[in-house]
Amino acid sequence: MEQFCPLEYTLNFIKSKWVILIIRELTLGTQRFNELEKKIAGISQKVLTSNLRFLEENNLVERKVYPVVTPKVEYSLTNLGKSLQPILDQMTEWGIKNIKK
Amino acid sequence: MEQFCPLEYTLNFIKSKWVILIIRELTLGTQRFNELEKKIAGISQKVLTSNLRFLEENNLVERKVYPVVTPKVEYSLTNLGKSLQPILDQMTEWGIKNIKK
DNA sequence: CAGAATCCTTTCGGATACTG
DNA sequence: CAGTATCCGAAAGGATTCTG
Repeated sequence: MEQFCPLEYTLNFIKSKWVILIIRELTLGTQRFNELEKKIAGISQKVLTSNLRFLEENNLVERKVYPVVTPKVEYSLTNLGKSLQPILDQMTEWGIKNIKK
Repeated sequence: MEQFCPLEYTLNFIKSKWVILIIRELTLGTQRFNELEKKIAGISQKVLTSNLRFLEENNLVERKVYPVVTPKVEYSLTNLGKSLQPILDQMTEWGIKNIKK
């Protein structure tokens, strides 16, 4: 990912609707793949997977695989991932204030 | 634009790299189409136009046409547009802090 | 359960040419 | 100067099927 300025750099991590919904969901705590899929309305398995990979690659999310019979994989925010929350909060606040209709 | 929650609503306005660069440029003050085109490195005329239209439609930017011989059009942020600045500032701050290499 | 693989549509933006 | 019009390629994401 080539970035040109800090603003663009940050945007690259939060420009996707699904990414921010995943991050927001994970601020509630560690969750399994399955839980995320159920809670994030409308997300497909493929999109969830690829976005989680992206977040993992960029150290925003940690993936923990449990070597048990039925697969169990847990996702949680890293400290870096958690540090995005003020931005999401501010975006939410702006949205509440300015949403029309 | 159908939105589902405030977070997504806000994201719709800032998810584009070009949109945030335009807004940031306009925080410096009213500017002409031509100036924006020169200052925002790499933006094409088409993209600049369409993004300005988008911003205008959503009341984030005001377009002022002067009826003179050589066309003169000025763009400026509305109060709503200006109200996005804290979010962009926070994104910039996060980028400065976490940008790698 | 947690995915991988494949196919397909939509959207964004780059390139280029033209105009009142 | 400030656009419009057209063509085109890349990338995101939806739907579906299959698997260790």
